[in-house]
Amino acid sequence: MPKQPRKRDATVADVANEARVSKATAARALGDYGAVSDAVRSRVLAAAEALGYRPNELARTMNTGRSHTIGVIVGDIENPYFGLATRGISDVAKDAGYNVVLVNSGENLEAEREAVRVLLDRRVDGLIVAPASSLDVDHLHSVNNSGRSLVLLDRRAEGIDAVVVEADLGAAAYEATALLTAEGHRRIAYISTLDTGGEPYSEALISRSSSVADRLGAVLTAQRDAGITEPEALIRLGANAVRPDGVKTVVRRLMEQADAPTAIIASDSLIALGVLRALRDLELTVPDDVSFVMFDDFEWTSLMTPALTVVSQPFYEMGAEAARALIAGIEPGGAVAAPPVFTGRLIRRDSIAAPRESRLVQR
Amino acid sequence: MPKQPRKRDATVADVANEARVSKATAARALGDYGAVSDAVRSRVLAAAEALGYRPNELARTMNTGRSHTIGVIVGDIENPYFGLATRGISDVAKDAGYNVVLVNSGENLEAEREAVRVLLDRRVDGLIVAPASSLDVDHLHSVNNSGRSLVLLDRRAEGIDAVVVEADLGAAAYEATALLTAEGHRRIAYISTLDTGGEPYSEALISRSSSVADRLGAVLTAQRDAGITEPEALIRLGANAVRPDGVKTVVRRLMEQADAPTAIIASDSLIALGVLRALRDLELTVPDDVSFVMFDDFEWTSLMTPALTVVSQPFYEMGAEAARALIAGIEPGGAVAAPPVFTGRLIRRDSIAAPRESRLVQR
DNA sequence: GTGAAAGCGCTAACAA
DNA sequence: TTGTTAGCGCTTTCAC
Repeated sequence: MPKQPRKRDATVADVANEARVSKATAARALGDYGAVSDAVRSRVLAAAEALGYRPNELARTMNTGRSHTIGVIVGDIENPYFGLATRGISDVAKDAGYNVVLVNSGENLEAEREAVRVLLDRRVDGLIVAPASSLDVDHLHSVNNSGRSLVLLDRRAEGIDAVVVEADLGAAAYEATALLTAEGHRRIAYISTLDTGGEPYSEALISRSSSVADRLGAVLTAQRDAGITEPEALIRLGANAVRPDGVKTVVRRLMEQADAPTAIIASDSLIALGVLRALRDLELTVPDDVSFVMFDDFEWTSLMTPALTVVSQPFYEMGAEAARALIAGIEPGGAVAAPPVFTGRLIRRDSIAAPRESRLVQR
Repeated sequence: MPKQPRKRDATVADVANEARVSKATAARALGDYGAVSDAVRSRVLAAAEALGYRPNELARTMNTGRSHTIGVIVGDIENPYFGLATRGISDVAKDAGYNVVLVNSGENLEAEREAVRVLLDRRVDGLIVAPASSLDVDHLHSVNNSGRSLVLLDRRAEGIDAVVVEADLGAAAYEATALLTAEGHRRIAYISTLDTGGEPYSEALISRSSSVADRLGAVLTAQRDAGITEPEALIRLGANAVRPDGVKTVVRRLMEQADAPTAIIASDSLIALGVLRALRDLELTVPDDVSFVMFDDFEWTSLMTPALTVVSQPFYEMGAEAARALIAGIEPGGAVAAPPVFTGRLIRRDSIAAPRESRLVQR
């Protein structure tokens, strides 16, 4: 490990000395503000070059109050969803001269609160947050109160003054479910994250996360519209919190129960992977034994056998838009245009078929 | 967008006033250093609470010279490899009280240089870099010279004083290739990233990236050991830079040429996805028409049909270790233990078979 | 166009 | 234990 004595780096004062001008003048030339004669400017720049001067951005921030840094709080970078969104944020931020401080909340509310605190203390100019809860939002209010900009990604939050960048998945989710009911499915399971602390499904519960509530709402409506009576019975939330083995256990129990579902909807790609693994372990085939639909479209979903029917949303573009909106809110003349409305898109592939039982009947 | 007048937040001075002590005393109580009587401390804390005081970490950093921030420069967060490693870094950093500033270099050297500059200007305490090039490393020297700690992730760099956290993939890569030759494959293609600016393969070229050179070296050696004469002929670097369609085009050309390969090795998961897509488009089947091996193990690789044979490496743990090593180098008493040696692991699944031609012969 | 001086919010000597 | 006094490196009046 390099432990050079961390030599003091050159400061404006050093450059000023070297160039034989005052600190103020040197600073003006270096920071490219105020008025400096060409002669002096080039002298200062030369001196800076010679001394290997680099501005201390922290000191700069102290005076200007602008750090050119935006904080990003996501649930889980490991999830490709956030990976792509983060990439979108980074790209836009970099182009606009902003840095990104990334914090992983692990979808944990307390960690998220702490992250907000830390980032505000670090004097970020603004924050992009994918809030773990749509209801517990005091910490988001504190962002509002600090006078800094806030953009919410993927999920809304009750009573918070902020631009929200999200995709409307309702229509696509409805459509996807309708595909299932049209094939004759009457027992459709929906498996999702969202730590419920073990509580079973309830309206109040899911309203804690707007993104969960929205897609689930559409899925339920589509089933009711198809005359299915108690679609809630086959909802399984907090699947990855189940011990042991999370999703796999949930799927196994589901498929072994009396009225096993004939179709499964997975709320995101991580859940989907767990479901597919579980089905394989149970030697159940998609779509012959179980039909399957998932949210999120990644390259591998179309390469599976069968190719998977999915609801896609434009992660990268949503991240990029969040950054754009945030920066618009930060910069003085930033026009705060409403962000475009993103919508989910149903991509039909081959993971849906008529339920086995109905096929038997038909014969 | 919340545009509260960004009200001045409370400072140490305000708290001191409110608590009727000097600034220094208040600072001591707040910063939890020096000696303060219990009575005064609680008075100060109460005042701070009342005023909603939050320390300005920037000001703190200015004095102490420590920002409790580490910079991370990766090639591409979008790549799940880096996603997982970043998660490992974040987790360890957070536990140690450090923040992570993430910058995406896009595997572009100039962007990487700029990123180093920016992060040093921001006064990060240390840097974790996955260098785009193992040879162009002046900017990494500048990190050394700044006296700040540096850890290299995934790739070495010529003459740089830094801990390197990487996985030794040589043995597993050799083994994987041997699996292929043992089945009778004599024409094995290797497809990788690494922008070569269009130059064909050469030793000098690949030495620009240690991670590419290492795995490729093992693959070539295994082939030579099996008596294959010119294994270099089927190496395709910079695949994703090919226009249009990158990897897909490369694969198509490869499979349409006279002596088409009977097996393909993909250097990472992104390349792998491209290869698989291309093969499907060409209506070529794995492993009947082409055998397939890839680097990186993700859940979906085992769910494909056939399940894919892969060389895995422990991304998350490598990221975590990089953070540990870096922080050890930053902290005063930090013991700079050599990081553990990570190794790749061959996971045999079902994407390898005897080449079609030899099977024909056997009949 | 340039310089002197006062701060930004905090920590760190040094006295008292 | 507490207060006083300097800074950290920069920007920003305000004179000249």
